[in-house]
Amino acid sequence: MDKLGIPASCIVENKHSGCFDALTEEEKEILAKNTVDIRYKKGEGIAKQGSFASHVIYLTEGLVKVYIEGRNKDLVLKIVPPDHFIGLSSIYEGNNAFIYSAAPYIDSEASLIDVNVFKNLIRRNPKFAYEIINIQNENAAQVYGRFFCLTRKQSHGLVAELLLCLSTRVFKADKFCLPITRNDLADLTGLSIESVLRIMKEFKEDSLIETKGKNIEILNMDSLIKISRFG
Amino acid sequence: MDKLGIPASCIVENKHSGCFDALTEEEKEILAKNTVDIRYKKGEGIAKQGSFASHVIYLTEGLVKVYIEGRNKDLVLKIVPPDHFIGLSSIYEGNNAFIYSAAPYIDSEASLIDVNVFKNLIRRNPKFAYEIINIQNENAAQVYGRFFCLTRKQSHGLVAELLLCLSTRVFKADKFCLPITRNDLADLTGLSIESVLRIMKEFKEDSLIETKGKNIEILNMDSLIKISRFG
DNA sequence: CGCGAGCTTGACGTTGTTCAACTAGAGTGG
DNA sequence: CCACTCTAGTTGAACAACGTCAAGCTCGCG
Repeated sequence: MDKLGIPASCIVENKHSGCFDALTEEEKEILAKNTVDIRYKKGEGIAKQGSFASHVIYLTEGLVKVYIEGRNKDLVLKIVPPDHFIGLSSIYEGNNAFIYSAAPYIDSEASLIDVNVFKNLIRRNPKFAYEIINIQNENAAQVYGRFFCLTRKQSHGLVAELLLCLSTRVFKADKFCLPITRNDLADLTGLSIESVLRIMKEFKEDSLIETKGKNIEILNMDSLIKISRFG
Repeated sequence: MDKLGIPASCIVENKHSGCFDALTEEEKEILAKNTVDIRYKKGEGIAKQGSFASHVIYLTEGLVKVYIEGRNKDLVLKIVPPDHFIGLSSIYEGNNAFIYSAAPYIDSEASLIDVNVFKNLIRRNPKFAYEIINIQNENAAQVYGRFFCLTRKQSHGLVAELLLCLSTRVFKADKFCLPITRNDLADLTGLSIESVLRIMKEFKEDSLIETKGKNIEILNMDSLIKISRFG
């Protein structure tokens, strides 16, 4: 949500790393002993919807999409940047399976923490548990915002918002080179590839953006913000 | 999610009341002392998006919708039955405001628990915190499922699913009398009133359901399940 | 009996998807 | 170095789905 309480469709920046400060030195050691770091290449899966969730996943490097697989088209729940949990839902007692899939957009690195060790840390350290609850709440707020956008905004607003999000939150530059395909872009907006392209073409014609292959430059941020808000 | 891992758009039945078992007698007393029970009439607001969230809300009676308010149309995040939390997001540190609104469909009763007392209970009783984490996870899974449905299913599937949900989960009967308007029905599916009505008319013509005013009867549950799955 | 809110239906317009064709660039083997 | 192919990107046209508008209907209530 921005200052006006208008939901945003994209990721938030708060890092999750702070929650580990609530752990004692001893607990940190337990955690470290039961953690493995894994590198993932683009195209590999990090988590697979329906499979046994034996670990809590914490992304240390890269960029990951978390999505629900459908018969035809996937639904991207969120983009996850470094220093964020991916698979906190693993600790849900009622269901030992991942409720979503996760895959890296670019080469990424993640820490896999044994789920039972993680659960025990929660059960013995209420401050840590409290931090986790906060992270879950933040996460919920974020997904609710995205839920709202994807169901209530029209295509122009969605595309404008995605471009803004990529610029201000993910790459933090007016000009950036996309590490993802147009197909991924379409997935992120919930639209078809063709619709996204058509709208980007219009934006180009109106001099709001400039694109050359994978390179995108935001020329008129104010107009894009207006479109994203009222589109 | 059902057994096949296919997301459902509607509420789950697990009650949240179990989490209070994790409290000691003393803690239960603290909780009771800092709780007030309030009755809400249809039309009154229980929580208002953006307003200060001073309480955690626990629904004891009735039926409530939790929704995000938009410029034109609201987005219903979930239907909440009795013995469920409504405003767990109140405990989110980063934001002392409700991120959604809540309003009763029918006359309802809720316990309002002081948010600071609730936070303290979490911080001193890790088992309780653990239960809360589980509830949040369950809630997330549920909203993700609804998110998926509303963005990926077509109108027929949505209406079929809503009817099934009302029948099997809310009213637990093949034949029930709706306490809500057609407008509310449309809101729940994310469609326009007219679209919902048109589809219900088709279902009637195909003898899948029978309607008379507010009374609805499911005649062919199997076909509705098929439609909800593939529509 | 008449009024009004909610319900119902049809006609029409908009939005976004699907299909199909075409283009550009990257990798491959001759 | 040049076809050849494969994939991603791009564009236009036809189409389907859904929303909007407008009109009429029904039922409860004064």
